[in-house]
Amino acid sequence: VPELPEVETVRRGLNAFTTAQALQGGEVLLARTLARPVSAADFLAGITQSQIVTWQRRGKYLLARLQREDADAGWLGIHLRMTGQLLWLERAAPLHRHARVRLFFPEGRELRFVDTRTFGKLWWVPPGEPVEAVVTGLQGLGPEPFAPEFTPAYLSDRLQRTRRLLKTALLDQTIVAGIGNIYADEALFASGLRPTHPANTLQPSQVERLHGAIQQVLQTAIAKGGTTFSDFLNLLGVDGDYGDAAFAYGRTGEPCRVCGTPIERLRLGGRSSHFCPRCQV
DNA sequence: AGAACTTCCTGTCCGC
DNA sequence: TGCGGACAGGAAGTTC
Repeated sequence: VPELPEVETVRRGLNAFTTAQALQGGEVLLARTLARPVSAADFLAGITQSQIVTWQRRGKYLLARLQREDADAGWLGIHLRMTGQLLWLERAAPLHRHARVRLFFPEGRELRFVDTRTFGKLWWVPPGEPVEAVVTGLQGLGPEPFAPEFTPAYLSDRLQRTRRLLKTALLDQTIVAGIGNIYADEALFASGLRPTHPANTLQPSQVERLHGAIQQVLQTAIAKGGTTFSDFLNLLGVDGDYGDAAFAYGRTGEPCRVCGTPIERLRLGGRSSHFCPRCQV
């Protein structure tokens, strides 16, 4: 499940492989993968002959700035959602069963979007239009976890304003962008706070610990190429040491790595939460 | 306005 | 062995 560290890893791979070459065209194998424009012909016409200047990341969104003949050519946006993968391979590589969109590059190379559960989305934003006007999920996104404005004071202020549970607040992309179910559980474990703790009753020291834990957990995962917890594949199809690093996520019934107490699992708003009943208060 | 609930989707796993 | 149901879950849409 790609969250901020995995998306950041993909971004770095995309910058290494896909920039400064004119897109040759593509193929849309599943029409509803396109969020905007809806028409595959319009989407492909929009990106063809454009070069990717650079890939940016905002939360879990990937955004490629496009140029055609040194002029602004809009944006290509991608959200991997649950099971989306971007693979950099030879165009002749066997077509995966769940391949959804193919983008053709020079010298027989291809950026292939593969997505089992089909929740992933692609956007093409025409030049001159604000990217957030088309990729509407960017509107209202909270600060990046490593941005200067994501401070303990900011987090405290936002948490004070909601009566929801801490776990729910961490998954709210308008509070902080990029955290999903895995890193929410891990950050809560690292800060010693239960997912069910009411967001607006934290002590300042607890907010401070949570803020630090969010940054530490994400930074560690980025340093390991986003392969720390999930079965995520990077651009070259290399996966990681799944399960090795989790303290809470997916460890229901297994002994806590700190105190040995069995990890418990709860369902909160349709999402599973894992925590140590002894280490987390 | 804020919060909760529903929906989208398919592969895997588990119990009977 | 086969089958039904639970489960995985980000974000948009709907409802209260």
